[in-house]
Amino acid sequence: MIDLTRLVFLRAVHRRGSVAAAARELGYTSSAVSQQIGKLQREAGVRLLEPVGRGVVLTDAALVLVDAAVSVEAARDVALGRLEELAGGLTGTLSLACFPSAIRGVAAPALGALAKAAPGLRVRLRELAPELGLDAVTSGYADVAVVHDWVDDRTTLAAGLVAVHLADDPVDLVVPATHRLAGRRTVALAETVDDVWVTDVSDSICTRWILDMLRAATEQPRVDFRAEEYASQVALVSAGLCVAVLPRLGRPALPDTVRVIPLQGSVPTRRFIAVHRAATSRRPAIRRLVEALGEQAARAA
Amino acid sequence: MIDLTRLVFLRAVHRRGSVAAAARELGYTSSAVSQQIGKLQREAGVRLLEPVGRGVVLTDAALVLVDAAVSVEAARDVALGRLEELAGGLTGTLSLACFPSAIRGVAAPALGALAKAAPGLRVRLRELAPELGLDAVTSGYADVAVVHDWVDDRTTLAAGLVAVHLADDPVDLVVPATHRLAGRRTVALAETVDDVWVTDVSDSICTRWILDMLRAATEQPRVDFRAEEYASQVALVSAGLCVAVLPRLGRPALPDTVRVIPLQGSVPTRRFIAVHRAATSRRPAIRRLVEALGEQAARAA
DNA sequence: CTGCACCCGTTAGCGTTGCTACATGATCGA
DNA sequence: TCGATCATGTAGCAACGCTAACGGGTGCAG
Repeated sequence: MIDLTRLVFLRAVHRRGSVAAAARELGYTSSAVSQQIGKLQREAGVRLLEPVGRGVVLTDAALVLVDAAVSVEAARDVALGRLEELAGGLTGTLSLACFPSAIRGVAAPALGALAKAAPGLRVRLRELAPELGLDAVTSGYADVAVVHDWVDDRTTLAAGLVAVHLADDPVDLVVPATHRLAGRRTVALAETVDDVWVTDVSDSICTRWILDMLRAATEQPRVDFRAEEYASQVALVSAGLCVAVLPRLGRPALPDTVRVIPLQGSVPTRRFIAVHRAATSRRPAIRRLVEALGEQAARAA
Repeated sequence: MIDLTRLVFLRAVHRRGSVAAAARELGYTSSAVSQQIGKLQREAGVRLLEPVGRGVVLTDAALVLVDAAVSVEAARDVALGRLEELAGGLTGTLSLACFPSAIRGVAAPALGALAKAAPGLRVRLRELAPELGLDAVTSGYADVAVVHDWVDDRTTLAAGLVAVHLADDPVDLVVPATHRLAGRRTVALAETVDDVWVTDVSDSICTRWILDMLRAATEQPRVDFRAEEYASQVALVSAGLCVAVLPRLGRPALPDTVRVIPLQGSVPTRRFIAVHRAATSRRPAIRRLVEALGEQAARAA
């Protein structure tokens, strides 16, 4: 008979593509994963992993077992949901994955309110970049992830995941207090094409959007600074070196050496999204957590 | 997180109605079952068993988990089936439950033929009364059960089980070689109302049918002998003491001191049935085994 | 009402499982 | 060719899961 608990190992290898990566995800040694899959092979009487190069690929038989693992984990999720419905849904432990600025802007206040409203519900929080957050939910490592994408570049969701829109988060222009536009109530981005810019290093939609805009308006866009962290960008702006755009949600307190000015027209907007597994949709604890995140996001936006 | 392998214990308790009975079914101590369910309770954070009298009943939460167990075991069965399809279906081990006379009349020759045709397929055989055979299949202890009922008293099948009709098995009249009817080709049962009878001890349909027939025809039915085993009945007939009816299939060799005479009209008929779980319907090994049983039954009938 | 049988739960003890650390062989990139 | 990475074996140790034995509770018969 096949031991169903071993299937999580096989599923992890399937997701990650290698025994070592699966072991890292699960928090085990690669030896442990290898041994578990070895036993699974003897139980099933079939080869599950085929060595290819210095990695492995899953055989057709292994994919059958991965399917079974998905069914099994879905059954477990459904059962947990129904158990919580019986218990009233205010107990248990959830795991939340959250990208950095959403912790400040949404998760922290939402969890504070939730802790008062549902004291029996414990929520573990883990900071995780959006892509990793999605993986964490898929793998069951987290129950809910707060991620973001850009309205013009919506990420496609893996099967079995459902998304709940929390809030739209437009960017504002940030200029030094001494800047010529510092006193304005609003500003059109076109007025800034001749300024020096700081953007983030990664090639995000927001950065591409700024570059496209600048290139269309001027032959020599002056993006002299690249810094990933917003605090660094603010420091550069504060020094009077450049201008920047900054998302509104989860923005830290800014020094009075800079001014924040809303932009006119259509501006790059992050979408805050809560993601969880479809099989957990009925869990009251999940619904309550997502609800709390949504309320807080709406209040902050 | 809930350990899914423990659910088989809960499911067994649900089926049997008590911890002790579940332990007997699973081949464990009641202590082991109790401990496993205790851990399940701590994992789920809910009471699963409620003491009632000197037994237990399952709580609503426990029933939720039983549902999950059914889903999980179905997923396992489906996966096994698909694995066998990949492997060609000629490997693995099946467990067959069979009532005594079906072993002689059907299972033994069928397994003999199957062992030649599919040498990679191993079949474990266990003698089990029809009711116990059905339980064994439900619980997963056996994969296939050969059971019987009577055409006028069809057993209703539990959900999740499917039945395949193998053969009809009518009874014949058995008389001493010195009996006045011994030379006949066929006989109507009405001609035997004044004879002394032997029937089995249990209140089977066949026995009831004989008694009803005799009571309708005579005020003093003479059922002087009751013996469960057919060999004992034959011995009594052989001694010239009485007549009997005997199913045709799986009948052992009879001494020449008795004569077998087919009955005219509608006679009590056993239906041989192969039963397996619906989730295993696609397993080639299961199909092959049931097919072999069916062929042999048709040949014997 | 009292002994008795049955059943459920707990505890101590022991064998097995499953993990880590480490070593080995193989493969790919620089 | 060297170093990095990967998969998979082998000792050793902690945790798990089982059995055996005991205690508490319930229902039944005398």
